[in-house]
Amino acid sequence: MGQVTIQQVARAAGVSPSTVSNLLNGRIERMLPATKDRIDAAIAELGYRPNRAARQLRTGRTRTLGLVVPSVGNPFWGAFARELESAALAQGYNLLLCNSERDPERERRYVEELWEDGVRGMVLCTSLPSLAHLAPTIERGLHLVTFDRPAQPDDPASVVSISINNPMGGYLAASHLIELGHRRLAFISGSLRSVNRTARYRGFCSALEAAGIDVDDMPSWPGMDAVPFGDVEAAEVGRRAAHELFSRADRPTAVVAINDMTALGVCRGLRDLDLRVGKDVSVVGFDDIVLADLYDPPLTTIRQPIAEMARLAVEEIIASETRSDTEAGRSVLLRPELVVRASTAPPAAAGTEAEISA
Amino acid sequence: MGQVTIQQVARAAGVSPSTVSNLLNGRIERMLPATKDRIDAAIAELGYRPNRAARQLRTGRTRTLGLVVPSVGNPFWGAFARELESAALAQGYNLLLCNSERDPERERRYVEELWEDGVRGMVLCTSLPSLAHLAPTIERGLHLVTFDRPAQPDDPASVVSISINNPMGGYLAASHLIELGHRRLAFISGSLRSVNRTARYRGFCSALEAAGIDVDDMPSWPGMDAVPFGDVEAAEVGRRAAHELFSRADRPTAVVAINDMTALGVCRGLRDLDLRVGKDVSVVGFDDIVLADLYDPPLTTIRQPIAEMARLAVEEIIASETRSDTEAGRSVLLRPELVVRASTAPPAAAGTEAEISA
DNA sequence: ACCTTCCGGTGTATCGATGCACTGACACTA
DNA sequence: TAGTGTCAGTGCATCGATACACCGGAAGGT
Repeated sequence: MGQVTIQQVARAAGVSPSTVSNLLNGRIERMLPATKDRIDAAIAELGYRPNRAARQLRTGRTRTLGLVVPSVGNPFWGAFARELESAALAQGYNLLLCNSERDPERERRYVEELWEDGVRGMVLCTSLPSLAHLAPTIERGLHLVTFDRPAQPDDPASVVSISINNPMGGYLAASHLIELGHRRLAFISGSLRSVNRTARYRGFCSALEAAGIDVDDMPSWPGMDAVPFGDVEAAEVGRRAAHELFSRADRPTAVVAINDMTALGVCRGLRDLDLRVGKDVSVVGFDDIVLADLYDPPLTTIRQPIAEMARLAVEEIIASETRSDTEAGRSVLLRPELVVRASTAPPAAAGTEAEISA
Repeated sequence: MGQVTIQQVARAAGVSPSTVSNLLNGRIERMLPATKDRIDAAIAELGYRPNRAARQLRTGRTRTLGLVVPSVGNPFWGAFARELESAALAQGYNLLLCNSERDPERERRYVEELWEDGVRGMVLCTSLPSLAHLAPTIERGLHLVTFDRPAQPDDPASVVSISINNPMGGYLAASHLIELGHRRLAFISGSLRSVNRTARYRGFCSALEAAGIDVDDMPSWPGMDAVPFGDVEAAEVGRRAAHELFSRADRPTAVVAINDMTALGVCRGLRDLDLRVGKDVSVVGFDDIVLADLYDPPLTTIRQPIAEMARLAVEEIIASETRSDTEAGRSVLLRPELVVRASTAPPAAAGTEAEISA
């Protein structure tokens, strides 16, 4: 099929394949500038491109990174995938994308498949507390960066984790509402069985405590532990939670949602009940997806600096591929940022009532 | 690094590597059942997985498909990428994802890079009228499926195209509004220099003509041709268009947007002007992304059956890899579907005025 | 008894790039 | 002049799986 090989280039340039290979791999100090020019010319003329399979077979390496996200159907992960691809491209790496659909088994399968494809560096967006299912592959030399999941005590030592400071994010969201005068706050999320979700919730709670509000008095949504969280379903979770929480007598005046998709679902649910977001009820999201700003009303939210995180993730992987395996991984925590828009406001008149009854 | 090879398996099973290879490639009729069992046992015991690079070097094939989308940051493409991955996975293929950012040069680079990676089947989501920049690779044997871009007369013969019937979509959107009583309709889009966009616009126009409305009398947005369209920018385009179109005297009573992101931008722009979507102005989007239903008001839109399209795309690629190269590609056109929600309604009182002045 | 066919395999060249071990030519040094 | 170094390359085994030519033995036909 007209494959141009390194031998043909060598012949055209009047050198041996080894010398071409040396050039290809940056060892240009091993040849005269004139030789280099001849080889460059031959490469250009023949339109030669190295065969990756052969290269990989020989070296065991690939210029490909793996990315496992819950689902690119979710705008947050889609945006992150895009940023990560840009960052990888900038370093000369390709990106192999996988959607785990938050299924640990599928996650494990993908990681192993990527490994077999020769991918040695991967970014894993998981919130599972344990990485035990990946331990065998990590031991074989996988360089893993987890995203949106702070390091855990029993993680393998080489794992790098990149995440925002989730407790701080939860804290920022709740204290913003408290400063506006809210005293009855609800936290809405699907299952909390994930590291970052519990972290956000912890931050939420500590803001309440700092303001002298008893967390146990807050209206809570019983379905929180039961509902399996997916990404397309995130909005549905928010909607159902809103329906249930706001048709009760002790309803809150403000809500912190686990992410923007859930927040949008909450807004939808509130609208179903003829409650106005940003007037009757305040809502804070998390992530700052593009749609947060487009929504009506524009959503107050906690921004994650995804471009910076993506860049960091790629750099960490590349660094970890060059440094020795024995070196321990790091854990990078970035600052979340409160973005105030129109979905939050001081509590309405009804809020005052609730405050008295509290 | 502890790679288990076919030789080790062969040794363990007491056969030659060739026989193991035969088993691996489904040629089990060339061995005794007992031999097959011994090999299977050896594979299981050693945890052997074939080395892809070696396999690919030898055969030139890969079980990987390429997907080039404008940007997974756009929820529509994110959702499509997810569906395509599922479809590929179901057929035992992996997916290599690339974001072209609608840059033809980047698109070409990616296609060639995928080709060099051994990827022989790709789904390309482009709206460029010409595929000339990919012709060399297609001639070398690339199996290309274009998505969201109907076949063009001078496309290479082997190209398969999968798309909805875009003119019909535009027609459905416009006639829905006409049936509601609207007579002043605007079509909002970024640059129309793309096949499917002009197709949607043509459908829009023919619905007007069928109703005896003169397209040239319709308020149009001068920036339509000038603004470069991106995906994150789509919403911004809609917003700016709304600002300009609706601060004029001959403003329309209804809008058809080129896609949902633009439609959401339009809604945002209308809100800036204190116009109520679904009351003062009707808006129809295109795609039916998840957020269309979550928005306030929920967006009337033209749905694309992405799951079915993704499945079809994968099947076409796999089919085209097995059938001879000389066979011509097909063009599949699916039916779009009008999904009526709350962003459209009969024209308000102001609409009647406009009708009189027309 | 001889030839053919089929079965159940095996031996080996091959895919293309890599990198180590090596070499010939030359320069410098003691 | 022998000894030591450096420069600018070259030769070749190698990675793991595959395909194809080949082969011994048994069965079947005449």
